[in-house]
Amino acid sequence: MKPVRTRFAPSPTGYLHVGGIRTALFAWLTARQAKGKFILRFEDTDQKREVAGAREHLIKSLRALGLDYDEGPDIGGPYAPYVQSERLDSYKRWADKLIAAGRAYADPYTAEEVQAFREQAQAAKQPFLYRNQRPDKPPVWDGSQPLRFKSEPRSYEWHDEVMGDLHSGPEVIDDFILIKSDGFPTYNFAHIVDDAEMEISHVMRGQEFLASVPNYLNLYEALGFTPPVLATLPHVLGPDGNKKLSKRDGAKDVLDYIRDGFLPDTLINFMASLGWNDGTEQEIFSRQELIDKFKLSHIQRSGARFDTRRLEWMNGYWIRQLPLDELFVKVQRFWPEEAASVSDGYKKQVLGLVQERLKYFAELPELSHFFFTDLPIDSKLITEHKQLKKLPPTELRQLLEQARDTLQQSDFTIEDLTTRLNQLLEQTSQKPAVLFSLIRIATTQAAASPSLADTLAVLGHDRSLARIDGQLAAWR
RNA sequence: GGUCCCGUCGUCUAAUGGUUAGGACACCAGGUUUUCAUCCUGGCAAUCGGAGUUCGAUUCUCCGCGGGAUCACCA
Repeated sequence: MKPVRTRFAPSPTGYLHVGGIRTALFAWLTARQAKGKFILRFEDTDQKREVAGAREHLIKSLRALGLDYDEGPDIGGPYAPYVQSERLDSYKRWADKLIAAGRAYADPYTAEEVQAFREQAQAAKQPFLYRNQRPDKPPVWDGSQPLRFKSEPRSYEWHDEVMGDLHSGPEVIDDFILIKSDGFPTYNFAHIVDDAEMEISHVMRGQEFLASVPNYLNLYEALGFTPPVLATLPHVLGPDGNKKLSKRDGAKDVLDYIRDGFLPDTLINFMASLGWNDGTEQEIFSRQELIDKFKLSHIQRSGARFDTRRLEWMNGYWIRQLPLDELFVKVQRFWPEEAASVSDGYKKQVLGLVQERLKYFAELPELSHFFFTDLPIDSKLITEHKQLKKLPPTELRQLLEQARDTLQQSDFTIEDLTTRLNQLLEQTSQKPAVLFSLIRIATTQAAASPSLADTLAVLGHDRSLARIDGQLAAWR
């Protein structure tokens, strides 16, 4: 069997969203599972669309997710160069072979003339086929005209690893352009030459290319190439509609997810399970499990909708699995500003309390703020609290004063705080919902926090009591 | 419009001729002596429609319907 070599071949026209990088993931998984090679190649044959910085950005995205490649533009490899604009001589060589074999010819028409043919066909309610206008005696190709493939229309039946057995009739085969009048090849030609020269074994791509496959098969035959294994991936759809996920409707750059504190392992798990499963009810997969269990044939044939809530749930899950020290390292740059001068030990304690409610790291400041800084007193927290708003202010004040007196004597270990808080419940004969809410709000000025004893223990004696006093002062 | 692909809870999906159609996210309720969260328990909720094949169809066939892709000197 031929060694497995898969590739990811984006055009450097912008960033990658989850739909785009999922294609890379599936190619990567296929290569890693078979102990084969994963290759990065830039398809930059349309200079007009190239976006400055896009190459570096694409490389950064793959790196951030840990989708390492064995050969590529920046690292070279035995089939270099891995950039199409640097491979023009290859395309020229194969084009010459096709011309010599009578399978390619110069297109004598202007773009306007071709457009006129197209409109005629449309007016006649006929599908447009260029080959119906194929010139009898095309001029010698001098590079100034487009070079077209001279197709040999026929029916095809072929197998797609994802879609299954597919078929098409001769009516979809046409004389497409191989080399544009600017001297650059089209995608349709370049990728076939490159994949063959680079000995790519599996080609994964989005379903927008499905309709072109019969034409590719025709070209493979003309070039004498054996087609690679084909795998057509259904689109990832946008969250609200049935449309393909696109940048226009807000599909985020994968690097934005990394920046917001989504774990690479989450993104990998999420993208893989978006349209793929191993036939069981398993939802959570580690990177290694995916490498072991992945199968192209188990990819769903219909498009899958992108669901942010599921992504957040999954990220929360993976965050909770992390050992505290590891999480601490990853969370470094997400602390609120006020935490800058605080000791690592204190931050770790806070992180330990916050870990289970963190869905992504960018939430860290709002969840941990009050551990680092005295928030301004927000009277609404009490006046709008469903329990506390029922009590008269004087009673609230008395309760809080009692709490202060009790906590005053605590050594602020969790054990001691717990017993004293329980005693206080008995003394005041209050419900926890009232008493603890009151103390929490006084000490955190936040609507929610980790459990009260834990929170107070981390805040410590002085800070806790100062905040209670602050709350009491505000009532005078 | 032609051609091609697809169609199970709101969402991601499991099961494939025989199950009370399963799980997960989300949502709702209860429990873990307070909130948020975690965890546990329970609940809501689906086979696009119609024929046919069959003792029996989510599953196989056909016809509809719906969604998507494509018909560029873009990839």
